[in-house]
Amino acid sequence: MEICPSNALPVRIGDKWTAWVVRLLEHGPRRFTELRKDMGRVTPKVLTETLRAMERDGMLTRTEFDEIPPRVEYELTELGHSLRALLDHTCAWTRENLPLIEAARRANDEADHARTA
Amino acid sequence: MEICPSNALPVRIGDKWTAWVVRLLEHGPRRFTELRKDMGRVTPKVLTETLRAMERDGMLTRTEFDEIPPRVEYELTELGHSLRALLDHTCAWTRENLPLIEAARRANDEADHARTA
DNA sequence: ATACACGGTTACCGCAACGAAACCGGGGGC
DNA sequence: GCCCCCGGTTTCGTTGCGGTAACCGTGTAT
Repeated sequence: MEICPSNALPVRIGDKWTAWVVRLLEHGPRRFTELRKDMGRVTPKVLTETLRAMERDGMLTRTEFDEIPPRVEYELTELGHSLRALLDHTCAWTRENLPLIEAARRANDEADHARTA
Repeated sequence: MEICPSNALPVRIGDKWTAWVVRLLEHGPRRFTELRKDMGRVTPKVLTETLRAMERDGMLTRTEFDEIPPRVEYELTELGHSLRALLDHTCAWTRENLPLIEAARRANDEADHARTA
């Protein structure tokens, strides 16, 4: 259920969950509970915060339907969709370079251990 | 002395100063004090942290010269240089879309005020 | 003796992000 | 009466990023 390896490293778009939301909405609107289920462990509080921030910035729209049980749909705006290309570049870069970063980390860790020992 | 408008909004590469360092190093190695002067208000502590993290991830190298006064040069590795393209995309996206984001924020703020009043 | 240059380190602190757990209201089903 | 659904809210606590201010060692210049 990984959206992109970018979650593991120093390159990030927006805050922790924004990119994930963009990915989940890129093929059409979805509702709160669907998003919640499809994202790793997000608490409703944090998901609400993320969605409200994105709405405020014009990345998505929030639509309430007068139904029982309640239904609320989140849908990317054009601005939100425009993030996809950027996200693609980021993911591509990460897929190419994450191994190098991890190798560098391992090498530096070893050097540190050698110095400490 | 702005590197890219990305500092003002929810799209960011790495932590607060990483992109800036990449920009300052893209045309060759520089030393600690030079970086410090050219970046907005960075404290030495935070700059050290940023540089150490980037070094650990293989983005740049740190070279000490045995001179008086001390000289230390930071230089991008190939991995560090590969960030430039990503940075360019991010800056381009931001330049194109920041006005839209700001417009959305203003619109939402007005709506909030109207509701509160 | 004092000050300055370089490249930092150390101790402390505030804020925002993130998370865990409980709770809410309006309805429906058993 | 009880629990479930949905879409949240509320409270509390933790973590981590970033910032402030002071200090450090080594050497050189005045």
